Amino acid sequence: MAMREADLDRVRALPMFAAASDRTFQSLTAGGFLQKFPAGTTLLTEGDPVDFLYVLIEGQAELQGTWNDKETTLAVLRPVSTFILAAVVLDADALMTARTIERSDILMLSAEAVRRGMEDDAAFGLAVARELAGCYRGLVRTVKNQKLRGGAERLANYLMVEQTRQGGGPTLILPHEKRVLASLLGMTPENLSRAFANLADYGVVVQGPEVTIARPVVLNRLAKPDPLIDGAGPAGDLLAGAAELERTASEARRSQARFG
Amino acid sequence: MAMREADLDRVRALPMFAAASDRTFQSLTAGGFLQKFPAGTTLLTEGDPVDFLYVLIEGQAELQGTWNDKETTLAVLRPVSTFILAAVVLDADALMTARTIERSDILMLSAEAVRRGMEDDAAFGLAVARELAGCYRGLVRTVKNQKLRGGAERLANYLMVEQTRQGGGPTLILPHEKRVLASLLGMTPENLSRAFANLADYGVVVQGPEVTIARPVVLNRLAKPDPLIDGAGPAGDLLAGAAELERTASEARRSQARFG
DNA sequence: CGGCGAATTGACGGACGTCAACTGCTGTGG
DNA sequence: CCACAGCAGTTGACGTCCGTCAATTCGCCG
Repeated sequence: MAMREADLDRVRALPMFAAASDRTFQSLTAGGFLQKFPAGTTLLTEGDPVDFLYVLIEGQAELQGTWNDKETTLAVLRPVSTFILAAVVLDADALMTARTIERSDILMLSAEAVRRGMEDDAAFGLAVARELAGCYRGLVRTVKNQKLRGGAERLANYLMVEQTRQGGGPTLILPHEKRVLASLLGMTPENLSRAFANLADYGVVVQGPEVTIARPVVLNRLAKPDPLIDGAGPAGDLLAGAAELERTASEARRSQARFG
Repeated sequence: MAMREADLDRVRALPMFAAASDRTFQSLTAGGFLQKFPAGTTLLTEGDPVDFLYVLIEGQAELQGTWNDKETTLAVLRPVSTFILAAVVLDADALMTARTIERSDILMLSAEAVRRGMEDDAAFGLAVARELAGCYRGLVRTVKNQKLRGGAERLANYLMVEQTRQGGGPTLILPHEKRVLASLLGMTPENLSRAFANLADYGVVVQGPEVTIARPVVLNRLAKPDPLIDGAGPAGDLLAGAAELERTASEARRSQARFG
């Protein structure tokens, strides 16, 4: 199955797999395989039965929903993240389409093996429950963000989150195409342009994919970030797997590594 | 703790508790208590630590989110439903405020006991994982509904779902105040009125809380209901705990009995 | 150099929120 | 028994936000 040792370790370091016994982990990876996909590949289509749990090792993938010939992006995933967990657990049809938006390395684990692992290995089952709880809470935040904030406010908060995620410097690089960002934020590309234009008054300067926040305080006054929507309090780096307060540890990892 | 036998049975019949061992179930209910609340009582406020898993036995409760002095209803619960499960599992702060909107009987189970139960009783832990997976998928549907459909379309679909939930007859009773419904659908009360007015062209007649769908086919053409948004396929009654296809069984119960 | 797609800009219309006035119901108290 | 206050719901006017369509610019790759 052609998988580098280092990649395996990165998967194992995810909270969900860290709890699994060696035996469980081996039975999962034994039946799984790592595959490389070019950008724009559809991995799984809405409504299809789900045969695998996916783990994004390298690249970027997008989860999208469709209705009436309209599409919307529900999440953009970055390594290392699992996705489609909920459908795997329930052996149900997918509610979202999964597509690569960059060349990506993706580990595919047998859904059946995951379910068996949950039954045989109580610690793994517990870890899955906690993972799903975190996913759920991520979506609650998404709904609140969507229903309570206007377009410009969503963008402002996105920028501030992304800023700290990239180290807190005044300038950040948009990690995906603007059309993808627009769909994620629930607007059209045209409207995203206008939203950026509006933020100019708040000290946001855009040059291609490079955004600099010249007056953080002013932007912050518009964005009104809220830990109950935008994520765990003290933030901090998402690098390194160092365990902290165990309560917040898995939660802090929310923006990474989870989207069921 | 003053709890009727019949109520206990109804709790035990929930998929999540049906899987628990007698011992686990007893340890949960032993430390729990049933309480009656008048309408409009706040059970739990956004941001607070969560000490209990709540089970709505009788009445109605509402989960809402707040930001910047704006409120939105994330879900309206009807018996028998558990709520705030995800926060309990992670021992995290609540992301939503819970309020009664009718006189309600609510069972409160120690969050600590629930977490211990998950660790000690693997079958219960699994059931919680499945419950959370169902909750997660419910929210995915909510986000798709919100981002992909316009106000009138959301209302049309709500009416059709509620119609089948109430037996499929041409006329249904709105189960809550219109202002609550408006907030749930992501609009203002004024706009809900107008949305109802628009649906008159599609054969929807409103008289107070009583709505009759005179031309189901026409309304259906507007609503374009989709099993990947509006719920499990063949629908069917939500009464009786009779197990069906085990895959869809827990999913079908989605609109009842779950909202973590 | 030419072409393609992403991004931007402008013009326009529709959907939605806000404010205000009005209706109808209900419960309270004189 | 009636008067009145209070609240849910409705309706209208108005402004804003946002989506759509079209034209243009920019950058990248062939």
